[in-house]
Amino acid sequence: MTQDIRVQNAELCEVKAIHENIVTEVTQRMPNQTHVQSLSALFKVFGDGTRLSILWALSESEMCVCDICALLNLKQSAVSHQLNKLKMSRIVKHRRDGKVMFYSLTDDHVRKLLETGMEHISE
Amino acid sequence: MTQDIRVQNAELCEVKAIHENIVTEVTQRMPNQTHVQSLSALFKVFGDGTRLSILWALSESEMCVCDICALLNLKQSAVSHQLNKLKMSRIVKHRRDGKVMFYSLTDDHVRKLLETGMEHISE
DNA sequence: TTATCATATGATCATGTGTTAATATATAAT
DNA sequence: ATTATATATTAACACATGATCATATGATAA
Repeated sequence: MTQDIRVQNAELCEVKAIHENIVTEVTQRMPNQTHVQSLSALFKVFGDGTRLSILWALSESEMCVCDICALLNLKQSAVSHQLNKLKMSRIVKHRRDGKVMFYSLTDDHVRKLLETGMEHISE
Repeated sequence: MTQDIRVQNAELCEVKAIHENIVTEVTQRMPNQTHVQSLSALFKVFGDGTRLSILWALSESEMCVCDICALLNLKQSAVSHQLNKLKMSRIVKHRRDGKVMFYSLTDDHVRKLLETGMEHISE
């Protein structure tokens, strides 16, 4: 089966694999495309300075939109748009208290990702 | 000092912080902007399906461009472009063997980031 | 109700990004 | 030298993205 896919690729592609054994082996260990897509989508959310700052802030404390604006010196609209993206990705959750919306991280995975990334940076 | 920055932000911003104590506290715990920028740049590189697939493949084995093309069914040019970005970000390294270029991960941080991310996805 | 405050949303615009085709380079083989 | 092979590079294009402005919503206060 895996063999068939590789052969098929070789036809579609202008290049044919040189090291068939490696390709075959790695093919078997690759996660399925859905997983790769979800994962890259997750990383993409982290891949913007504004969003990353917001996430870092929220990893320290629950905050309202207003406070995030003041903290990061950003326009309310910009913050709101980014928070919406984070909400869509289920990375942050929110609760309302009167007129104020409080945002916080949905789980600790985010914190761990931030830390792991930071380790890479500061080596 | 931190206080001054906050006040300054409040002036530039159309919104004034509601919870001053939170803003002050989080401000002190925020990493500097350079770090945030580097980190978001790193995540951005991971935030593309093609690059992420390549990275995953390389986390399993050193591979040449040709093999990556066959494995992921991508045009040689597309792979080469993405490998260049990964090279620029110092995430992958390469060695030449005759006409063939072999790519591999520069260090194990990448592997760890992939794993940490995957944990988040598959919960 | 009306006014005000905190936040959300929609449209627009400039900029960034990934893919492709065409071409260039670099190495090896004939 | 010529040819073939593996990879890199350049330019072009379609598309996505983030910030901004204007405006809408939703909740409280007067």
